[in-house]
Amino acid sequence: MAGKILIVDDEQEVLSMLRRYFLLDGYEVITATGGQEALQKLAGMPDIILLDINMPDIDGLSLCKSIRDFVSCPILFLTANIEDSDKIKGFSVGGDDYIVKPFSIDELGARVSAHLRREKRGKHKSKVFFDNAFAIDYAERAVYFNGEEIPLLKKEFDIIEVLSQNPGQVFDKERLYEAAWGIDGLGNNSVIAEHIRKIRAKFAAAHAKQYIETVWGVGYKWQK
Amino acid sequence: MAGKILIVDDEQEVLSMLRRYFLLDGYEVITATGGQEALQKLAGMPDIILLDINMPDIDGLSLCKSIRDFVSCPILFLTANIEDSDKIKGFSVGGDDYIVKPFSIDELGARVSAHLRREKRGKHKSKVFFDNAFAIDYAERAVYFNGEEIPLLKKEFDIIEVLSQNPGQVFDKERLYEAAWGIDGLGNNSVIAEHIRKIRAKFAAAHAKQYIETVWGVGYKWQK
DNA sequence: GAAGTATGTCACTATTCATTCAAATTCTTA
DNA sequence: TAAGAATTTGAATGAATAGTGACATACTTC
Repeated sequence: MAGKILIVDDEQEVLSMLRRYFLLDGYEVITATGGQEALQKLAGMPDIILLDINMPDIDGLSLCKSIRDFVSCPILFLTANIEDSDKIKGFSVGGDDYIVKPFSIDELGARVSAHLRREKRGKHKSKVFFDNAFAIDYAERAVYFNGEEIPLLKKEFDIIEVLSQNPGQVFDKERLYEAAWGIDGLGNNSVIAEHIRKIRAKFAAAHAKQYIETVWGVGYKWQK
Repeated sequence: MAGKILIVDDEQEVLSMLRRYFLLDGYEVITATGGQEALQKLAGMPDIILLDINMPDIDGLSLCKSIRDFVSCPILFLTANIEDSDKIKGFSVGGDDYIVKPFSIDELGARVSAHLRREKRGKHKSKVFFDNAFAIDYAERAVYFNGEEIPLLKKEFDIIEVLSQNPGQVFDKERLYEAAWGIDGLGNNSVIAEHIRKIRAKFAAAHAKQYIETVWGVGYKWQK
């Protein structure tokens, strides 16, 4: 899940266009056609908000101001024209970013994901101990057993990352593939099996506990 | 405590927005709504000052000029429009940076913390030894091996700075670009690769250890 | 405990990504 | 503003890693 995005715009066309785009990118999308509706939809705890400035009931700037105290996620303004950007100047820095229409949808996508990445980075503490001896440092992309690093290749770490961040949760092969490879559509089942095998071999060589457990007929999980 | 920040702006909205943001980031925040008040608040010995240029009583530039002699901390200007930024260039009042509205609040935050980091570095010891022979002096922006300086170009040092200040941490190319270039959005990956190559060539020529390690499929990291 | 299905193993091939070099562009500074 | 320096780009190369398919082994159910 890329994240939950709340899009507020009074134009249905813009709204549905953006919805489609972000859905395809794997976001959960919530929409609102005006300020009032947006206020209600906030209950959904979005990770990021896209806010049109020109709206009939409440304009985006006021809305931003009034929710700022209890909403900490990034807020990106969509401004329809240059005059709006003047407004912003006067009003100044309520939001986290501004994008002037017409914008490239890909640029918008890039900025959204940049903001979410930054957000996530701040919250995430990087080194996690799973027991006295075994730790994973996600920033370093390294796995340690008794202080010794177990060297892993990229995909091996990708898999461990997904599993270990959801201990106990069973990933069937398709989900695991999607999570670690970033794309769905898994052709050959043994791709994953092969990597799992290599991981286990390395863990065994290091005398570390085998955290990856086979759930027969389903997939794999990280032992709690 | 991240530091003490004095924010001077005549617009209450801007002020409260910035206060909230920097409080969340762990700063101690002092605010002033005009030049006169700012002069009094200086007694609080801020570590950094954000100064709006357009203010009714004293404009930011004059204020900066008049306090520069007894205030050594960094001063960042907030300018509402482009003409102001020209003024600043010509004026040369001793400011350390200026940011043109509308700006992304994160960008402002990044610049503030960059200035403070630089400041801190200047006051404390700036030369760090990574082993007996290898040292980096961040204030001088110089790298030494066995007492000999390894001459580096600006961008080369920028990269080394980011990596070496987070040893062990893997930077993917986007993050590295963002950190060293100060902006996100990276089209062509080979910019970084090329600089890394040159750094390595210089290190090799000096017979120094290759501290920059490639993390295949991800990015680079500084060896601990 | 035999049959059937899911997973594990291995050697090999394909692919991806980092590096390199040369050349173009941008930035500095005199 | 021109010369020189620094940075960026693009294409070719090769090494590191990922994927494949055939076979072996293990688990499950009847």
